Amino acid sequence: MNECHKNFFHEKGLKNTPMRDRVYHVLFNKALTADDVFDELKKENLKIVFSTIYRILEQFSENGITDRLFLDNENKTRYQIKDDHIGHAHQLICTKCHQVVALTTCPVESITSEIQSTTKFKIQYHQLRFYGLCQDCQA
Amino acid sequence: MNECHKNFFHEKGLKNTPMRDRVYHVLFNKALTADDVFDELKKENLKIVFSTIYRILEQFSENGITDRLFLDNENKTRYQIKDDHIGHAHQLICTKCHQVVALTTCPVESITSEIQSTTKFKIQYHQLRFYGLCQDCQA
DNA sequence: TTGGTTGCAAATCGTTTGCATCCCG
DNA sequence: CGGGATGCAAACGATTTGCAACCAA
Repeated sequence: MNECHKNFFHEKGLKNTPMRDRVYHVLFNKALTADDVFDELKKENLKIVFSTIYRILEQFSENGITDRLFLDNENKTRYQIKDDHIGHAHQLICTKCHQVVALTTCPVESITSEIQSTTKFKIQYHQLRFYGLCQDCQA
Repeated sequence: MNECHKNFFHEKGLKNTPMRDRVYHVLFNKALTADDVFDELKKENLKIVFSTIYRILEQFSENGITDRLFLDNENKTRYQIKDDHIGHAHQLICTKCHQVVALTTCPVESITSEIQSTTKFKIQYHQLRFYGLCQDCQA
């Protein structure tokens, strides 16, 4: 867990409040819904309401601290800490606990231009997701 | 546009009603939201309500006639006619008009086992999406 | 001090459901 | 005729917003 998020906050003009701090921490390594975040903070006995959670998550997303993620057949938003190095276009998501692992391999770049010329689409970006069970959830 | 959907309907025990027929037709080739479908049917001067649209779209999805699609940063469901041959795990989506093209190439299978052994995840499935502008929307 | 942050309550949006009526088979 | 299909209105769950009190800088 990195501890430099307080700098992120400061850079973005966001005050360093306890709520923001906790929301940031519970999002580490997992793609959580607002509801999940609420439950996590409740476990820590924090007084928190949904509007605050949603506002924090929206600010995070606006400021590039988190990404929004919509999984198929789940009509609610998941949020995850953004990995600047990979941009989370390629990820491995546990279908049970929603742990997210960023992937470094991209077997896709190579066929992009081929698809472009075949389909006449002007490709802007792509997204590759693997879904499966993480080691813990296989048990 | 194929015209054999009336057989689909019959096979699935769905009655062949005008509403169902029109919903099926407006979904051709595009991933639309319930709202989009509503607008399209309104253009045809049909009397239609959202509950009917949602019920039809749900039946379509239950019966494998359509797939549900959730795009990131868009918190509503899109529906598209399912392409049985490819299962729509690999698609090309126009970010403007939401036309969807199924892809036949899959450069991903080959690295699945590698990812599996590196990450210890048991991979269940993957999803590959290219986003861009279709030829018409580039103008 | 002061503008950003939070709690609270109400509003909004996408979607679902109950019920009476309608119509395909 | 009978059961599925539709319209209408109300309910629902996720998310957003207005407003007053609050607190980090």
